[in-house]
Amino acid sequence: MSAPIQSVRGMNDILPEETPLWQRVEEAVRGVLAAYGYQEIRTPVLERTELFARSIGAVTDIVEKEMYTFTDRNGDSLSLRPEGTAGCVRACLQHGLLRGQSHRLWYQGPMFRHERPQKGRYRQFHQIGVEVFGIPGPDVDAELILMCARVWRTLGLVEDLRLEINTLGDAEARRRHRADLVAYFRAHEAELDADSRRRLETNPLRILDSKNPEMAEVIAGAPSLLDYLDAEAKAHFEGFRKRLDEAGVRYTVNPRLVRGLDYYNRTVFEWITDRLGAQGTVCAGGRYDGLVEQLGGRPTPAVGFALGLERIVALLEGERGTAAAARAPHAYLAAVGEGPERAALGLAERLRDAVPGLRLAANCGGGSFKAQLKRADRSGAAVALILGEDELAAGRITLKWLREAGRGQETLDLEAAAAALRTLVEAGSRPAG
RNA sequence: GUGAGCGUAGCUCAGCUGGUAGAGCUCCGGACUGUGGAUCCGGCGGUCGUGGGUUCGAAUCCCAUCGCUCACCCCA
Repeated sequence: MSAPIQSVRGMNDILPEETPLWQRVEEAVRGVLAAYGYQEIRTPVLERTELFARSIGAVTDIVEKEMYTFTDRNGDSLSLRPEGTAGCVRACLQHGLLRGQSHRLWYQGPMFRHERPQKGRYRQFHQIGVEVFGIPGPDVDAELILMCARVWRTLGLVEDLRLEINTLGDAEARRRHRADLVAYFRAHEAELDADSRRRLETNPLRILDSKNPEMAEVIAGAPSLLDYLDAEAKAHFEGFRKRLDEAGVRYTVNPRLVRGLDYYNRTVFEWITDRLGAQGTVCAGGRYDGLVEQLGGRPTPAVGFALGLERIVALLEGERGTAAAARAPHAYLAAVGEGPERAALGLAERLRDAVPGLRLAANCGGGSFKAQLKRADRSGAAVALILGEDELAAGRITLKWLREAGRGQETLDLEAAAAALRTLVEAGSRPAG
């Protein structure tokens, strides 16, 4: 045997024991999005490199050193998408969705960044993103927050997450603030650490976010963007906050909250957890009113967010078992003996026809009676259906309860067995609690 | 890109200062010719990440390399 081929670094397999949790998260989010009238859009994972350079910002780390970029056979420079917004905007422009209409969209899928993998950060990771186009007011910004909050409630994550918000103002305010900020830090350059001195050139706003406690004092004295906001941006932020207050959403204003991507303006927000080590941001987004125009469209207000599925799944890791149990088959059909084995698949089909929603795993590959019951047990099924020579001859089936002590087993005709399974399926599909 | 820790069976790990590998779980079978989840017995399964060095002898010590993990950076 030659050496087995390994997966590519930072690209993870999500194994069967893990997928039920993913499905629970994905279904929770999809359900909430539907409840707010959002529509799904699907775009390619591969785009022209230029799209990301023009949207994310050519000098950001993402574009400079984290994209999977290659030249295809035509000589075009293509990149695996490092985030979803750019492709979403591109698709909307290309198909004329933004001609005076508003759209509330969402998408889901893998994103790719060539970073050093660590907890909560992988080279292929998965996001569910939401983008709203054509609505300028702070009401949509607040709606996005409420939507997130509903997702957290659905998943039982309310206690684990806190909301931080900020406003980045508009382009003009940001430019003036940035100039003053750089001047301030240049005057205090001796107090900056090496990272921040570098950021002075690349992304000075990031200095405000430094984790180095020795820098706390310099940062505290830095000019605050809030002092640069014009009346409109201020009103927008106030409107956003009032709506959150009225909805009873708890948040803190973090004036140092900035974004890694250049296209954001005004409202920005992050949902943060302390339970995941260094990668605490589980969901983040904000307004990006300038991006559509920047990509060649008409000026179109826009706001959105993305949530990191790996991180949310990690928060729910303790519920892996219950998520798996919810997906386990209702029943496992054991068939022992030559005749029963031949009849089993047909019987399973009839039961699936007769009982909508039934999850029935039929034993394949033979095995002793004991072995088949063991598999039934391992499958997580609530009942084992037993088809032996006796049952086959009598046209009946034995239904053995595997999880309820004292319920034992009963041999029924197919009608009665189907009725029992129907009851089981209905009990399982009732919302919990 | 930088730093630290760790690589022994499919999984979780033991293996003391070097004497050429072990447990639990899983899987298969048996005790129990048609009854799982408990117990006991047996079986399958490893060139100790890889390559080199030191040594009579290396899973153990040294070097290199690859991989994983966490942190920095960056970010969802």
